[in-house]
Amino acid sequence: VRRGDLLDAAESVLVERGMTAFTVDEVTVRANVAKGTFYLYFQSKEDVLAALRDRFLDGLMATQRAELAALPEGDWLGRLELWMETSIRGYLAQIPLHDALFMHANVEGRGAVHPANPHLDSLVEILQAGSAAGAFTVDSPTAAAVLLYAAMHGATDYVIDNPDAMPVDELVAESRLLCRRLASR
Amino acid sequence: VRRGDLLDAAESVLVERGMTAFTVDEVTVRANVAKGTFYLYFQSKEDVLAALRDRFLDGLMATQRAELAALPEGDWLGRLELWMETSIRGYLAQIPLHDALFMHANVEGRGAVHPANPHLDSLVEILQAGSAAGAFTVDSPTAAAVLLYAAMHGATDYVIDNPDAMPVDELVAESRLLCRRLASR
DNA sequence: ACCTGAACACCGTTCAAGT
DNA sequence: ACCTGAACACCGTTCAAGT
Repeated sequence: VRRGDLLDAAESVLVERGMTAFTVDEVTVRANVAKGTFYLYFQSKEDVLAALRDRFLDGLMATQRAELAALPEGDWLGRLELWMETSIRGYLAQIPLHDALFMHANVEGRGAVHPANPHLDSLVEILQAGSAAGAFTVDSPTAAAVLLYAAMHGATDYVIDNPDAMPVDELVAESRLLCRRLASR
Repeated sequence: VRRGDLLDAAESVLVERGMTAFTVDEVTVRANVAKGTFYLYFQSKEDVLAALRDRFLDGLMATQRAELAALPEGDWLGRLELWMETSIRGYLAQIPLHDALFMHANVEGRGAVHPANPHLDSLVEILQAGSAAGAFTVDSPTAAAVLLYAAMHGATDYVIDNPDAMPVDELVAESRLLCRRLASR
């Protein structure tokens, strides 16, 4: 209830003002509560940022699951390509939030590739299942997934920072090529 | 002179105490100067962090250039593989510094893939020259470079965070496989 | 010309008091 | 039980005074 208001206020502050201007004071003012109330619902400033990241990824993955489910049963290459493309486009669809959440990730012990990252896990599953089915030729599905995930995330950050130097479509096309090279022939 | 002392002090604070404990006060105490002296040589706290990043990358690239120069003239695949491997191992050789500098990169407007990044540029050059020579089959050497760079950097961060879940050698082997798939056949 | 360190401004967090 | 907001602690940055 009140927690949801604070989360919404935090997201709007982050999107409109950016990470530098993201203060607990600003969040509570926008949620119409006293500064101290914030600490009844969140342990710290980092805590609310982590909650925002979780909410962002949950939404992205829900969309992604629906799109992946529409593909034919054994189309592993299609799954891999779709995972890459919807991830990139999903991040780019919410640049300000993604930017604030992941680019200036001033959170202790968390890089772009989070230790416990369900989004990464979903890519691992595709690569493991696809390999077992003989669709991919990789030595380590996990290592390949980490590489592809990092490629996706980092390259997306790059495009966000350099929209003129690198069109999204060019990046997506090259990521498709990369995926096709993992396919068994 | 004095600037170098402050840089060294900043690096030792960062490596020994981490980003959270990294305060201008701590740096100046360790360099045996007054707090205000810091601002005679650096514009801000972010400024000294950027200087440390530059120094770190300069050292890595110097080593890398030497190793690459030892390869036969037209061995583009070897160059690509070596670039990936020496980058990963070079980062891992200085985990505490790399970790503090790039993982919790709480710097405005800078992700793992920096807008003006000479390290990335060196990979772009390899891919462009190799493509021109017919060694690689890629649509966009730049996009492929951004993807490979992001894969390398992000996957390295992952290994740093999860040393038990993913051995370095497994990651390097898979990165070699990825490189070989870019080779023309 | 270079250095000092007290002072200022800002912000995350706490807690005694209120309803 | 939940909320308030003044107070505290900490740290980046500045600047008048010193050598």
